[in-house]
Amino acid sequence: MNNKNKVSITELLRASKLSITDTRVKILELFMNSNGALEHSSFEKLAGQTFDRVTVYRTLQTFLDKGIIHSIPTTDTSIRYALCKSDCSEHDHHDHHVHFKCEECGATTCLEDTDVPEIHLPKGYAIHNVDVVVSGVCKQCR
Amino acid sequence: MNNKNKVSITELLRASKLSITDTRVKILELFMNSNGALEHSSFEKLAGQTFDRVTVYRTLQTFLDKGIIHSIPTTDTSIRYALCKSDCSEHDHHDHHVHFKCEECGATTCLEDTDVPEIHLPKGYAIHNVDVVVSGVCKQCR
DNA sequence: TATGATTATGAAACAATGTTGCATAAAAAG
DNA sequence: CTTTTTATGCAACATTGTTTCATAATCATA
Ligand SMILES: [Mn+2]
Ligand SMILES: [Mn+2]
Ligand SMILES: [Zn+2]
Ligand SMILES: [Zn+2]
Repeated sequence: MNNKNKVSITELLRASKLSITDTRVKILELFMNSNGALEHSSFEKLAGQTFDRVTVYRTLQTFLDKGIIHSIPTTDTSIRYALCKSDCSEHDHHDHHVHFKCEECGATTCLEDTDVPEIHLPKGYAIHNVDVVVSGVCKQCR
Repeated sequence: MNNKNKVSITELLRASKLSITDTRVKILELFMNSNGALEHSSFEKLAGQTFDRVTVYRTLQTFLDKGIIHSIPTTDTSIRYALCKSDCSEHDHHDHHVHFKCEECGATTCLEDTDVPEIHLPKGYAIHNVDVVVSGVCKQCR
């Protein structure tokens, strides 16, 4: 984690009107240093430091609310989270990209360059969000 | 539950080479009598009868393996399950339809008539499955 | 930069969800 | 009906998620 990122983390928190705390900075660092999406348990024991489970839950929820991270649906026990790259804001996410879950290595990644296609539903439905999760085998595992 | 369904449940289990037990029949009945997808906790206390949690977990896993039901990813705690309508089989699901989760009533439904669009990923990925979960407000809740 | 108001954290206690091993019960096969 | 095979229930445990409340850290401002 270089100094530039430290600064941008601080700015990110400030922009979301969140006070700057140890836990929040460390969790954001972990996100920024990670390729794929992270699950709750990844945060509990952080390099050298241990955060309380409750604090992690609350931090992730706060980040979700503020549009700093987005969640990725799964059929296993653990919800995954990833940084929002685009200009998401409180209660207004628009990370319209596809997610990929590798069945080999288990990693879940954001495919930022693959847009979610338009979905046409029968009349009567109001669409707020579309999640696309592709599973298969990733580049590295083939 | 009419007699015709009882018979078809029996046939369904037999076709999947599963022995016909109380729990399995009752859980399939619940699926057939339900509009939307069901979560694990729906099964634990079944009309008049209580099934052991472990048995329910094992039954759902068995049905998944055999291609009798499919799971629907969520970002909340509970995975949803729905009957496979088409000709799914062991380790070869192909329920290529879209799922809808209503933010008002919480119901998750299979939109059997809305196909999952083709997704084109960057080279190097092998696609095994595509899940599309749309959230918004359903017909009834608008 | 010290002070008070506000907000975040940690700890405990609890609730809900999911897993494993094993004895018994039920179903299928013969 | 008897034997073999499979499913179930129970206990014990592990993991995941929530609530409450006292304390600590952060923020605003004087
Ligand atoms: Mn993403
Ligand atoms: Mn479905
Ligand atoms: Zn992989
Ligand atoms: Zn609804």
